[in-house]
Parts: sequence; C-alpha cells; structure tokens
Amino acid sequence: MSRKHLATSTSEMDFFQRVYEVTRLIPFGRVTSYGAIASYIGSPGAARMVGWALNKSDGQAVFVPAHRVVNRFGLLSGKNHFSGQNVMRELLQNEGVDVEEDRVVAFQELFWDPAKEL
DNA sequence: CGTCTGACGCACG
DNA sequence: GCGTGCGCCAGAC
Repeated sequence: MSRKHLATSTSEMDFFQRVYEVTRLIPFGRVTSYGAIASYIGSPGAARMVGWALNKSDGQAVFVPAHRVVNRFGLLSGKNHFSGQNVMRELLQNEGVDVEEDRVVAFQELFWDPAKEL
C-alpha cells in the first residue's frame, strides 16, 4: 500500500513530517524547544534531528513557523539558517515575542510544551 | 560503504 | 558546578 496516502494518525508519518505537524501547532506568539518536539513525537534525544528537519522545512508546501522553535535556553540557535541575519528575531518580535541578545526574554512564560498543551 | 557533521540535550566525571 | 563526550538519524563527501 502506498505510504503516501493521507495519514490518519501521526504514526503513519515519518519523522520529518511529524516535526512539521507539531511545529505548525505552536500558537502565535508562543515558542517551544527542539527537545520538547523530539520527545513528543516519540524520539526523545533526537533534538538535533528536529533542527535538521526544520532546516529542510523551507521547501514545504505549507508554511512551517520554524522561528517559534528555539533551544532549551530560549536561544535562537537556528537564526543563521534563515535568509537574513535577524529574520528569526524579527519574525518573533513581530508576534510580540521579546528577543534580547538572540534570546527569548520571557522564554519560561511563553514556552509551549506539546506534551502538556496538546 | 565508512566517516563526519549537524537549528540539541543529557549523562558522567 | 562546569567541562567533556556521546546518542539521536539523515545527508554530504
């Protein structure tokens, strides 16, 4: 059977697709971490892969708000992978997320944990 | 086909 | 309490 058919559950999708799906569910003005996503999709410890997947998210048909994903310290570790130097920061500030020194100021408050919120 | 390298996070000393 | 090492898995060389 073709594995391209519309998946009815996340278990039908591969790692990358799961990353994209969860990332799209991050609410406007909120942020989460690579590790939180990895853990939620059933691959705890595969935080690096989440970053790798988001890097490739550029070519996705549906927009993936990769700028809402930061590392566990709230640092914009992936900002260098956007088209411009401060694109990631601008996108976040555009949503009302305060960023200082490449770091989400109210990270703890704005943190959105898929395991808890979903 | 073996090895290195990541948008990370943790266990261990 | 901090530096070092390694696992996660896929892609580049």
